[in-house]
Amino acid sequence: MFFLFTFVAEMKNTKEIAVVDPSTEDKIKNAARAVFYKKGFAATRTRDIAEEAGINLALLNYYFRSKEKLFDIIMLETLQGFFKSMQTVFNNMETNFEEKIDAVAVSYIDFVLANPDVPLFLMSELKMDPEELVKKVGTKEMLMKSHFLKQFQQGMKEGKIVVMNPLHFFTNLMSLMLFPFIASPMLKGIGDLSQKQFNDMMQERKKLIPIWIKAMIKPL
Amino acid sequence: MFFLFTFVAEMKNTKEIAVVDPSTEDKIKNAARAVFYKKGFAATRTRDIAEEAGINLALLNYYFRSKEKLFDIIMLETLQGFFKSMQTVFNNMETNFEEKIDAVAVSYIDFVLANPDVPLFLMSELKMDPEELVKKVGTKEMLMKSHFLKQFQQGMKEGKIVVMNPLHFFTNLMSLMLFPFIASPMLKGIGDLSQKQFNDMMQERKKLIPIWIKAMIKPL
DNA sequence: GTCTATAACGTGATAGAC
DNA sequence: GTCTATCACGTTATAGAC
Repeated sequence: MFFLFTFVAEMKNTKEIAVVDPSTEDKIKNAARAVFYKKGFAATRTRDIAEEAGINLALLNYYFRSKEKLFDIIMLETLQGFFKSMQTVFNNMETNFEEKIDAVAVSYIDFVLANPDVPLFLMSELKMDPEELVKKVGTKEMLMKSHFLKQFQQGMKEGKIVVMNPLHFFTNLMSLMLFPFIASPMLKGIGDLSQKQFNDMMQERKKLIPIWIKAMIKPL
Repeated sequence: MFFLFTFVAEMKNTKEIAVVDPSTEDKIKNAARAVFYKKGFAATRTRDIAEEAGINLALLNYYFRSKEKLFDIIMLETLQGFFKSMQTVFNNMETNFEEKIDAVAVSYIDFVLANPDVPLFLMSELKMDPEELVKKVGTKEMLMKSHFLKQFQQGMKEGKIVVMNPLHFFTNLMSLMLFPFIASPMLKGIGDLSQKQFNDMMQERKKLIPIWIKAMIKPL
């Protein structure tokens, strides 16, 4: 009876406040996401997060116990979101292999355009702790069992795709999509690009990357 | 007279000690490089560097005034070294365009195999400070005036290379070479690779990347 | 040049009032 | 739940002996 009551109360709380005004807990999480993405774990001060959230420093510890616990939550959610759009595309049973390449370039670059700091953030922080997280999220299983991989292997068997290690192929796909965001300060410096010009370039890549990727795997 | 004396003394010092035993200053710089590369500026403690160098903490400030000054030196040298091997290949007047692609894949991947933490380190730290450094090192000028770029543009004019923005081309080349190192924790997790298996994959890419890059720029 | 000891400061975390 | 005040600690940097 008590359990039921608190459960309903929580539901109500979560739902209503999501529309009207974020709960303190969510304000802290949103602020933490922003600051961690921008500066990384080590360079982030809990005071930065509190200020960004518009709350008192003590509340951060009240809700999340420690900077590290808060970070772990952000990290896990980020990693899950990082592969979510890809997973959807890769397991769509209605599309063929080439359509999946077209689709992933669009949906994934759109995701990163909306979260441009996430790739570098993830790569930096994954290097720190022995990659328990990568396993926890189960990216490996997602990819190994994906419809996309089956179609890739089928294509190689039929001679429509040049024989190659799927890990090279996946690496190439990720490289062309993500590296520009990771290296954006360098690329902007080299190409004298404004933020808008950089974004326009990434829009172009939504069309170009599928063309390049298909050329790379063409037999002969 | 005094100047001459100190100059000669320094030369001797530098030369002899380089063979026998590094000077204290070099010991600190080498240690700083290693620790900064591994952990980044914010997570690095001057104590880590002192310990790694096998010297006393106070000596670090005696030689370099501050953690930040030491970092700036390492950063500048790293950025210069990062483009050095590329510059040599790109301005070799004896090789044609395709030979340059073959050569850069080998020499650049060899460089990164010897310095696997450098790409992620550079990208992370370049994001922090407004990219004065990128301009200072003059990468833009190096690339714009390179023989490699001229050959690329000539190839497009002659219809041997599909028409495309050189910045896309350069981005693709860097992506395929560097991203695997930046994402190595993720890739090792996904592919269940040991360090040796990962390195073997990168060795394969020395041959494969030129093939892929050439396929990407082929007309039609 | 190299060391020990310590100053000066910043940061994560908590106690306790409201 | 939220705040102010403060503690406890780690870190950079320096003073001063050798």
